[in-house]
Amino acid sequence: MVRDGRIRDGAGAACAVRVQRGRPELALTELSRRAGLPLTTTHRIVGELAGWGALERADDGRYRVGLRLWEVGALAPRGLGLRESAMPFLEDLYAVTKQNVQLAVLDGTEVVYLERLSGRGAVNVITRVGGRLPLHATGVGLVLLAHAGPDLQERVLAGPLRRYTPKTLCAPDELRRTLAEVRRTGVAVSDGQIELIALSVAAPVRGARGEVVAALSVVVPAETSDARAYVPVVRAAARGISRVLGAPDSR
Amino acid sequence: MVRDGRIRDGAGAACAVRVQRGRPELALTELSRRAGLPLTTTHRIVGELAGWGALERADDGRYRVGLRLWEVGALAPRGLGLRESAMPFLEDLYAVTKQNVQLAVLDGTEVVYLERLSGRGAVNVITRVGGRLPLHATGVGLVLLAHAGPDLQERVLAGPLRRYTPKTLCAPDELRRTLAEVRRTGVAVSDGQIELIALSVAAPVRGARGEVVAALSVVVPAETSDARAYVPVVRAAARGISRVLGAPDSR
DNA sequence: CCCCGGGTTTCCGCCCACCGGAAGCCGCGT
DNA sequence: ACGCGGCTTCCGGTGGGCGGAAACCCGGGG
Repeated sequence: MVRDGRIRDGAGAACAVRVQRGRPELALTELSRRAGLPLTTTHRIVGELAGWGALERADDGRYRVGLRLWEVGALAPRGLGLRESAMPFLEDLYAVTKQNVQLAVLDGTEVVYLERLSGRGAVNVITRVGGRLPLHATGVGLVLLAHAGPDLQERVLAGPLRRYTPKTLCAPDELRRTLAEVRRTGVAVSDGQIELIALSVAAPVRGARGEVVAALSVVVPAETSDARAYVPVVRAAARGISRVLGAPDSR
Repeated sequence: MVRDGRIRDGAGAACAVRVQRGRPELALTELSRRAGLPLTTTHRIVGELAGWGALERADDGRYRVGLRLWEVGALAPRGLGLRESAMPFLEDLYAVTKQNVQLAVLDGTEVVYLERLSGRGAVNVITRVGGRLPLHATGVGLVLLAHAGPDLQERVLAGPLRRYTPKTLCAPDELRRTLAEVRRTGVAVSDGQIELIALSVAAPVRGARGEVVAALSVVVPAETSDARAYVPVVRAAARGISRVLGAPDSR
């Protein structure tokens, strides 16, 4: 895959091309530069990928991620599969609260957001479907970490813990106490730990064998005084999804 | 890619492995068989893909589509990008109708479903996020076909037109008239053409330069007597999305 | 206990498909 | 006309992927 420190093939190149914010189309030269591959090589690889549909050409000749790739991604059980089961409950939760409703799973040492329903009036937060954030600073992250294996917990607590706001919990012992609290109460409250304007209430979603497979949260404005009032509805929605996942769904 | 009729590489193998209905995890041997590749080769390729996160191993050692792949797919502008812009309008439409709400785009000679909000009470139809259906039999398909280039229209009308139900329109001239009607009225109504129990009302979503980039539909039970009543709301939602896409969204 | 069989993993030498330099093409601005 | 930056085509040398062989792992049955 990687040889003498240089990236040599398609998969590696894909790795190297980091997420594009803003205009999501890239020219060939740009791709070549970012991937660190010769222009000719990039041209060939990109051509093959486009032939298969993994990339598409925009009207101006630039390349963008293709619909085929989206389609294949849609087959991921932990992606759209989970989302599919959870959706009715997310809709209900959104209908009741009219706030941001988020569904996320654990991957490596981060959370990946699977879904986000955000009403017009809700707080505008940085999370994005398909986006990643660290475990220690988000409501869903704390829930997932609290129920993860001790090895992962230690790895996260040992690693560098980025401080997003003055309220971000970064001290390992403080985090340990919080995690114990999350396990005890079954919910996590992250108040301004990622963005000062937002507060999230999160609860675990469990799979068929009772293991935590995802986390659900509602994000409300930080100044909400009765944030605890959201705990029952979030918990109920999470339970609802867990029940659906538990039933092996005859189809 | 393909040499002397045999599939030789990862991309080709991925092509060959068709969508799994039911259990979405496959054993190594199964993959090898489906891809038509030697066991050893499959083992190596799958190992690399898993190392990168494109595949994941389930608890029992089987392989499934990984979260990384889902994540990359989420970057497709015509996938989640479009969906992101459309979501608030889909939610509104769902809130008003409490029926299935669908968003789809054109790819090749088929429609690909990007999103589907389905309430508990709504008709249970076969469409699935990430799924494909032919153009001639669905409401969204008729809308997309009606506004596509004449070359594509001819190709579709010439090709075999599968009959899903007795009501499916398969005669080319009849379809041509329908398409003209869709262009004139700006909406398509597909009554029991894909499943007898369902009727859908669809409208076009336009991009920044007025070109049709997607289609939106509401699916109601076939026995609904006042199906035409849904036309204004669907049209309004489609217009709303078009307006958002037209504004180049300063961010 | 040992053996058997199906699935999985490791090892390694041969060969061909991928790499990437060179050259040609296209379209724009001067 | 000419230069230039970006894209595409061509093709020969070679190193990385291919896949046969063999080892490994594990549950079941004699």
